[in-house]
Amino acid sequence: MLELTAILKEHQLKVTPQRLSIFKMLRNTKVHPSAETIYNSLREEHPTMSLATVYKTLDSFVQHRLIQQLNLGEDSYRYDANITPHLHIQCVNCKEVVDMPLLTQVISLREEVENTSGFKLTGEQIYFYGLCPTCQKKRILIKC
Amino acid sequence: MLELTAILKEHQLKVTPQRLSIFKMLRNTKVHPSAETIYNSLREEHPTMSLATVYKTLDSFVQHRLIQQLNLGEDSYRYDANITPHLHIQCVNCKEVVDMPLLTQVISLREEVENTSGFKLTGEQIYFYGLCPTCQKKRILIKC
DNA sequence: GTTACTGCAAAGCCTTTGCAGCTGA
DNA sequence: TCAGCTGCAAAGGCTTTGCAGTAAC
Repeated sequence: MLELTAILKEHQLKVTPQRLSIFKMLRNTKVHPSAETIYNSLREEHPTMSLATVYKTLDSFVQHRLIQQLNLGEDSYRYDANITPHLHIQCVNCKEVVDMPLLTQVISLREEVENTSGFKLTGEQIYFYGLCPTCQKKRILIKC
Repeated sequence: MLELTAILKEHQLKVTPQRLSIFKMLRNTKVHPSAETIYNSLREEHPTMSLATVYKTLDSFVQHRLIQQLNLGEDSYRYDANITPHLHIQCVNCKEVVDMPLLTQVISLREEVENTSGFKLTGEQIYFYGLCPTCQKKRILIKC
């Protein structure tokens, strides 16, 4: 908790209860929530907090590289406090998103992309889609 | 041109002038345009065509796997008639998007992700971001 | 003749913005 | 104190929807 405060201060961000709650919530979850989900899960703790504050806070955190924004092709963004290099896998059925560390293949892929394209790379977003183990057990048919 | 008609018919899609134009335009460009861009570039040819028709057509094509929708983290989607497996690289400065065939590293990455995660994978989206050769020559500073 | 598509307008939805008031440092 | 944050409401921007008319087959 104190650690979170220190991180925000390091980035010259004012430490407000709302920000701390959002930051703490994101660092303690693995579900990669949307702004709406974060807002709803914190309504009990902060009944007067507005959705706009959640958006502004998330945007501020993204700017300061404290969290990252995920674009999974859904209606809304998701947010992830894991900022170590990693890729995401989403279940096409239950929509769960799991992390996976960037494997050695990604490092060499990145190098080859850089060499072949001539781009000077600064980042990447890698998303895999499929059926998670749980949904496989439920024998759910993949529609596509 | 006849080929395009045949492809649409194969998919039980009615062949209308609007659809043919959109399909043709997408298959003859490398810029990965947005719906708005497609709409504007076809206004001269189809002055009465509405943006809603463009969206409906694109959605229909995506459903039938004739094109793919790209999510680059911009305000709007982009569309790509190249449906062979490939990854995308976007210039963080000029926003240009280029294709690159899926390299061998991706195949082995995919296998390892499948084995490690237990997911049964059905697809992936891989985006790299960086500075394209042209913008590098312009000595543009990367802000992030 | 059916079925499906087009075009227009309106609505939907996520996200951003403006601004007054408040609060953390 | 005072820059910066919060909260409310409204606006913005992309995309979807409803529906009547029209075109493809």
